[in-house]
Amino acid sequence: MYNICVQLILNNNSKSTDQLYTYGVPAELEEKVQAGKRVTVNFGRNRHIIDGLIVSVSSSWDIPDNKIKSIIDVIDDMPVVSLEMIKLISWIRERYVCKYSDAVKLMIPSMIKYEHSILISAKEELFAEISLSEKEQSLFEIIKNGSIELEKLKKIYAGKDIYALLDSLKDKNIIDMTSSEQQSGKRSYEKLLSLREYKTIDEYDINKTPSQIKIINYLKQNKKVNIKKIVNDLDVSQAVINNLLKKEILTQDLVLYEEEEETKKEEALMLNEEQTYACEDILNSKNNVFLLHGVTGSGKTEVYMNVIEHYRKQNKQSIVLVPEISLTVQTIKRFKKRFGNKIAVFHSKLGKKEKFIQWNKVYNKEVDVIIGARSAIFAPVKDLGVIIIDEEHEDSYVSSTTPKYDTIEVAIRMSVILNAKVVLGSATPSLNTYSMVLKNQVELLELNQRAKNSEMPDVEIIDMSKELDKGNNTIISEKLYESIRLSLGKKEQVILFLNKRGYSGFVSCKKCGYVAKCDHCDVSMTYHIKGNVLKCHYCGRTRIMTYTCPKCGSDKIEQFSAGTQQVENLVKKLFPKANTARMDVDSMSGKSSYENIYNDFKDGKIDILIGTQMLAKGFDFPEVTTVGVLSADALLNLPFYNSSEKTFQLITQVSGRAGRGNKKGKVFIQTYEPENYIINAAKNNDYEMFMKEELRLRKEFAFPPFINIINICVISKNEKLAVDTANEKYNELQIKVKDMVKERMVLLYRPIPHSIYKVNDEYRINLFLKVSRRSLQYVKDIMRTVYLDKDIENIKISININTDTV
DNA sequence: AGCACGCCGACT
DNA sequence: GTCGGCGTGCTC
Repeated sequence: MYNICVQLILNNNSKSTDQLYTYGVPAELEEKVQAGKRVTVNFGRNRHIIDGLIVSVSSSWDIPDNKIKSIIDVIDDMPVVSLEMIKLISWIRERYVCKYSDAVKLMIPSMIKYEHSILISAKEELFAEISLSEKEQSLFEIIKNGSIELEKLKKIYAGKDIYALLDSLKDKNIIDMTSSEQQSGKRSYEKLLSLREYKTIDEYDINKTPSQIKIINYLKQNKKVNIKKIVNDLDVSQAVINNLLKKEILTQDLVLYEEEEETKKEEALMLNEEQTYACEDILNSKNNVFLLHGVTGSGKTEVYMNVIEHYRKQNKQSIVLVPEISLTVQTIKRFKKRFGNKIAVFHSKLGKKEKFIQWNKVYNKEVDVIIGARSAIFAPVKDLGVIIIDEEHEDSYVSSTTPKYDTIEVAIRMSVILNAKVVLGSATPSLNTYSMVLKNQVELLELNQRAKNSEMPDVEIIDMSKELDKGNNTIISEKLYESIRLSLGKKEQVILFLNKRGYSGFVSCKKCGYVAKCDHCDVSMTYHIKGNVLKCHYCGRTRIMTYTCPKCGSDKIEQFSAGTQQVENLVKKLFPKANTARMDVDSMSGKSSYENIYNDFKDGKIDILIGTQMLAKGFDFPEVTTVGVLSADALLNLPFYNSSEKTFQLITQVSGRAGRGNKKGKVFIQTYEPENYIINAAKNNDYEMFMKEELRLRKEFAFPPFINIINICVISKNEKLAVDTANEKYNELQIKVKDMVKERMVLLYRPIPHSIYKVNDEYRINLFLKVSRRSLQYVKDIMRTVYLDKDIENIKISININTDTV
């Protein structure tokens, strides 16, 4: 009946349709079908119209002809996914135990995803001669008046049987159904504001409110400014600007976003011996994957840029991945200076439309370099030279949404499929990556010299238990205090670190032990001076601070220990003359706040900067000479198997902030465990020692990279349902892996409540398995049958392989 | 996801 | 008999 068929992945979110479906191609569409294009089809008994991605086109198939339906139309003129990426889709589905559709979503920007519609039109022929049923006739009456979109038709024609009717009308050859893509391809513009006339303030015929004056003065200094930037920088409302526009004091120009000012090109720096060697090796080695292990400031970026340049000359594109947090204007500028505007940038904050513009730039090969956070690895590159993953040890390279892919694994897979190179860069490589070096799967390249010959800072460990003996019960030790004082005296700068925001800072009653917890998330809430509220860090809900204990009624309720706000208050008290600023997620309200604080710090307007992990990256300033890690223990004692690794990485990163210029820096690590080997390894910047010891422990206690940890989380708003389902599935799983448990290839733990049991009113039950590398594939197949068999109402299941959060 | 099918108990 | 509620299974 058909000459050719297509195999499709349907765009349908159901577990039970997670397979390839074969559809017939009518003769008139044979020319148009191609793997990687999307098509619209009827699906199911109700002939629902959905779209699907063509995985392959073939002239033979194993489904009986009478079961095969025809595709309706081909959506795309050009494939949206390449053949190689189709291979990757299957690989991701297997590797991360997810659905085809989950993997497809990574590759296709949402912008072009749902922006097509079905257009229904009547054929011009003599339809009057064909006999129609009453219902068919009534539907046809609507269509006859001109072509109409399916969505609109559905609204007008309320009947349920619309699909069946359309189908039979189509069979009788009196209507046409085509899908039209509506890539609302409007380019986005930015509004640039400028003053119409330059006059003194008095000459303007306005009321001269403070906001108005601010804006006018600002625009006198900066000629044309983006409207959003003004709102952000000056903290004025858009209403003021609109008013000034109406009074014709300001004018606005609409400029295409892409017309950015041409950045001056900067020529490549001379590479030192190590850097030159690294570059040449990456380009000439028969290996495909490299670990560039270099201390902070050893010039890894120069190596990246040289490699990219090389591939650019071969007309190949390169992908540069950075952790979201360091995807700042500085990073982008640095690359722009080298590669001009032939760069596409993928942010997580990019709007749909903007993302689509970037996607198109890559697709049309208008750019040579793609910079972005982890998802940029799926950019539609045409000819890939190299994937660079900077700070490869960062957590943000593991996706937190399904599929929970590990960007490094995906990159390595892509290097095989596309024959591209992968360069992983870090000062503190993850143990996972390093173990691949030890197994000769990754080639190691070391950069040991600090590029500008600046010295490594002195690191001192401070025993905080001795501080208490000395009568100092604050979170700042005497030595740190003294160093801050000296640095300030020399007009140098200070950075103080506290771990996770509000790690401490919860509110509790000293009399009965009551702790203020979020009603929706089962975590303690933290006190925020601004607004005098308690805030939950998981769902963001707030509650007014109470001064009497809701449980026992006493007034002994107060906040516990120190959050960044409290440290800020303490520092302000200790150093009243210094300018102090705080940087954490809570103080970062506006989009450009990070930018503002960064610039103020760079310009020396801030003396002491207090913050969280955020500060560990990118804050490379020559005037920083004192760095304090206020409580190293809080991190070390988090209940994750990789807490040691994370602590080592953080302390090393933080220490790297000091002494970036000519002046020698001092770093203070405050801890109650001064003998701890992690802290000492970090102090001595001894990666080897840390790595060997940590790998030994991981092996002994059976943790990754020696085995795989699989984490399955059953989530539901209905607590009982979550518990019951988790137990049921556990029993099922237990039977299926019984033999493997006996052979000690699998360790199966009982389901336990997640360490944060409830988030956003959803209850979460965790289940862990430790699986030997050899049996991973087998166990994954079992998990698919147990957990991805079919959907269960009101239950979400999240599967995570090699999770960090045990 | 969305729906038909069919099994079972309840009721005109 | 037959209506409808819900569990099961299928959709190329």
